[in-house]
Amino acid sequence: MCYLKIEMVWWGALAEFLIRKLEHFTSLSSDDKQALDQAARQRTRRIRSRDDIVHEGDLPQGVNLILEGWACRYKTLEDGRRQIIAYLLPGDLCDHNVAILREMDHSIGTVTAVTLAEIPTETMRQLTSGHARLSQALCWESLVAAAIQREWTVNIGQRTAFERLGHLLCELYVRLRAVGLTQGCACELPLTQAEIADTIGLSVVHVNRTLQELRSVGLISLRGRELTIHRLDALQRAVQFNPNYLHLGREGRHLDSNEV
Amino acid sequence: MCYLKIEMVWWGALAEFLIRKLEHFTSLSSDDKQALDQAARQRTRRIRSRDDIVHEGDLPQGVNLILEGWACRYKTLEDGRRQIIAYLLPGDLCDHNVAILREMDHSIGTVTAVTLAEIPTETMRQLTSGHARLSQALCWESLVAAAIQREWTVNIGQRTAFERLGHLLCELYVRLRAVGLTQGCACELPLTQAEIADTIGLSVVHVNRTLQELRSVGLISLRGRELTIHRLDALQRAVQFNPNYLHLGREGRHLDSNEV
DNA sequence: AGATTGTTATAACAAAAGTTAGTTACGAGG
DNA sequence: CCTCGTAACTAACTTTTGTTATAACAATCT
Repeated sequence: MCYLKIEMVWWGALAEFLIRKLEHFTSLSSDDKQALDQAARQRTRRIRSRDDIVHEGDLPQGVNLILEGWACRYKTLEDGRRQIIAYLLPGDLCDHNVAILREMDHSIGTVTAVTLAEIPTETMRQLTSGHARLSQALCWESLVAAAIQREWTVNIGQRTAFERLGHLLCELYVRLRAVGLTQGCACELPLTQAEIADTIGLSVVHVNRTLQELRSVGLISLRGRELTIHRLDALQRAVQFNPNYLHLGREGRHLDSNEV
Repeated sequence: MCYLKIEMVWWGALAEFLIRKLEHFTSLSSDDKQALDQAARQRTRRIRSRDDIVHEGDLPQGVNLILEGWACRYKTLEDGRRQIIAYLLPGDLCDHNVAILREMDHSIGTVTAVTLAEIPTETMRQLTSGHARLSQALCWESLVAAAIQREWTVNIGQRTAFERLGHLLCELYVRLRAVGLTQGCACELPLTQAEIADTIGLSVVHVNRTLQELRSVGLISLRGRELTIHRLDALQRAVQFNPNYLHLGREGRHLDSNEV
C-alpha cells in the first residue's frame, strides 16, 4: 500500500516514460526519480508533426528527452533516398554525450507532434555524478540504443521483407509496452507506409504487399494508426524476433498502462 | 626536432594505433599516452584466425583493445544466416561499459589472427577519471563507433550493390589510413567474398559480380589480400561516400605509414 | 462544397539479386 | 611434386523486389 502510494506521487512525472524504462534495468530511488524529473522540467519544447528537431551539419547541443510523440533519426543521400536509422519513442534519450562532436552526421525529425525536454549538458553531468544508480541506468539506456542499431543492421541485411517488417513491428510493440504505451495487444503506429519503407530498405509498394501478407496470415491488424498483434509469440517465431537485444531483464513481462 | 623526438618515444607503444586514432580528435599529453599504454600492457592475448573472442550469451567482460589484426562483431540467426555488424581494426576498442549488461547479445570473432589487450573495468575507470582529455577522446571513440553503425544501416538499407560494396571499401581504407595502416592507395583486405557478402547483405555470387564491376570500371584492384583504390575521390563520388560520419576532423588528411 | 494533396491499394512489367551447380585457381601440407 | 580444401569465378535460371501507372479513399484547405 505504502509502495503504491509512493508510485502515485510519480504518476504524471514529466520523465515518467524514461523512469519506467530505466526501471526495467534497476530500481531507482525516489531521489533519483525526482532529480530526473527536475532535469526534464527545466526546458520543454513542442514540435509539430513531420518537422526537424536537429539537422545534419548542426552543432550538437545538449541531451533531448522525448516526453511524448514519435521522432526518428534519419539520413538523406544526395539523390533524395532517405534511410530512417532509429525511432525515438517516449522515454528515449537522444544524443547523450554527442556535444563532443563538431557536427551532427544525421538529422532528427518528428513523426507525430513531439514534446521534448532539453536537458543541458551541465545538468546531465550533475545527474550522473551525483546519482550512481541513475548514472548506470542511463549508461544502460545508451547501450540498449546501440544494441537496437546493431539489430537493425541484421534485420535489413539478412531478413526477408516479411521478416523485416514483422521484426520492426515486434520491436516497436515491445518497446512501447516497456513504457506502458500498449493497450492489450494493440498499440499506436503513426507511420506511413513510405516511412516504413525508408526504415526497412524496401519500396512503398513492397511494404504494402508485405503488410497484406502479414494481415492475410492473421498475424496483425492495422487500421488507421492502430496496430494489433494478434499473437505476439506466433509473430516472434515467424520473423525470428528475439527480444534479448533490448535487455529488458524480465523479457515477456506484461506492463500495460491499464494494469499498473 | 624535439617534437619528433617525443613522438619517437611512442613509436612501438602497444596502444600505438589507438593513440594515433584518438589524436585525430584531440592531442594527448605524454602522460595520457603513457597511461593508455600501461593499461594495454596489463594483459594481452593472441587469438588465431577465424576464432571467437566472445560469444553471444556470454557474461560481458572488461574492455578489449585490438592491437593487431582484424576482428568483427556478428550475429547468427537460427537458420544459419549471419550478419557481420562491425569490423574491429587495430586501435579499435570494444565494449566500453558493456559490463553493465547481463549478457552479450552478439558475438565477436577474428578475421585474421588477432592480438588484443584486455583492459580491466577498474583500470578503465581509473584512466577516465584521472585523465579528462583522454576520457573525452575515448568518449569520441565510442560516438564514432555508433556513427559507423548508423552509416551501415544507411548503406545496407538504401544503396545499390555497387554502392554498398564501394562504400564499405572506402570506409575500411579511410579507417586504416587513420591509424597509418595504408601504403599509398593500397591496404590489406583480409576478407573472403563470403565475409563481404555477410557484411553488406548480398549473396557471395553477387558480391563477386559487383567486385568484377568495380574492377572493370578501373576504380579498384584486388589481388590476394591487397586492395588498391586507384582514385579514392572518384570512388567516393561513385558510391556517395561522405566520410563526415567518421569525425576525423581533418577529413581528406593523408597519413601514410611511410609519411609520418 | 469543391479542390488539393497525401495515403493506401493494385496491376503489369522491369530490374536486381538469389540459387544452384558447376569449374577454375590457389595455397597448405604431406 | 601432388593432393586436398578453400576461395574465386562463371553461367543458367528463379525469385524477389523495384518501377510506373492508376484508382480509391481520406484528410485538409479554401
